[in-house]
Amino acid sequence: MSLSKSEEQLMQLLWNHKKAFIGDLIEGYPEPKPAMTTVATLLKRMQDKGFVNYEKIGRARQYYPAVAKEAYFSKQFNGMIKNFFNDSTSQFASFFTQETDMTKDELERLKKLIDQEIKKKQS
Amino acid sequence: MSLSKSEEQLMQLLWNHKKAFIGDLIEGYPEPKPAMTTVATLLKRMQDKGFVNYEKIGRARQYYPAVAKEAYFSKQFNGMIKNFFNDSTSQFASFFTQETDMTKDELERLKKLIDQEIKKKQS
DNA sequence: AATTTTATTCTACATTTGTAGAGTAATTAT
DNA sequence: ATAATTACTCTACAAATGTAGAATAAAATT
Repeated sequence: MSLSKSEEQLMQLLWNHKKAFIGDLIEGYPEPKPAMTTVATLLKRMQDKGFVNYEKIGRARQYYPAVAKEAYFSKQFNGMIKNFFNDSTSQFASFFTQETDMTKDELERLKKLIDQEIKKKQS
Repeated sequence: MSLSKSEEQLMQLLWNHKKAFIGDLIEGYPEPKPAMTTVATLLKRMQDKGFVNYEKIGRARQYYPAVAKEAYFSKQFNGMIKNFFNDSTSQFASFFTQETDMTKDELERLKKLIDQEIKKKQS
């Protein structure tokens, strides 16, 4: 079970807020903001799918993500690697390196990170 | 306009074949294979969306991708970078480096690629 | 020639997604 | 206290998606 486009958009808002009442989430939308009932429906569906939870604060609900952004992203990303790069992370990596729009400095920094990673694997 | 899940699955088959008759595509599916009319419907919708084209060969159609796999992937990928990493490619890169399951050797190779890329930017 | 297979179009229908009104209850501002 | 605001539930409905049968026609097979 995964999130639809507009559910994902709302999920982004929730990840940003970490905890939020429905009104806070609506404020996060650009104009034209959706009706509150629209957001309420989405939240309900997202609960059913297990991506959102809430805690009752007085009469209202404080919603929070039930799935971490990193975990969600990783899953999506790995799915793409599987489909587009034959499940080969390093095949993706070479594509990424070629196609990226990073500057020389950013690439240098990336190289350092990779070096650290290599050292870790030395163990 | 983008592809739905099952349209994307079919698109993968088409990218693999480069050119294919509907029968070839159906063979590419794992069991249980969908009905031919199902695939025909998907192909029609994909044409409407501009992702597929065909050439008439005798009575039948030889379908081919109207969008390259790389272009499609890039678009999807950049969308994710935008949403999950605040449009920062290098932020993604550091996440990727940390989370990747690549072996030491693969990382070494990646480092070389990055070096080449850095040299290119030297100009 | 008769039958089976392949491909296409048209139609159809259930499910999911996008969006929101009506109704209700609690809360806050006037 | 009265009115306005906030939040929730229920219901609804159009569009998109997943899936395929019926009808038809051409092509391949027996």
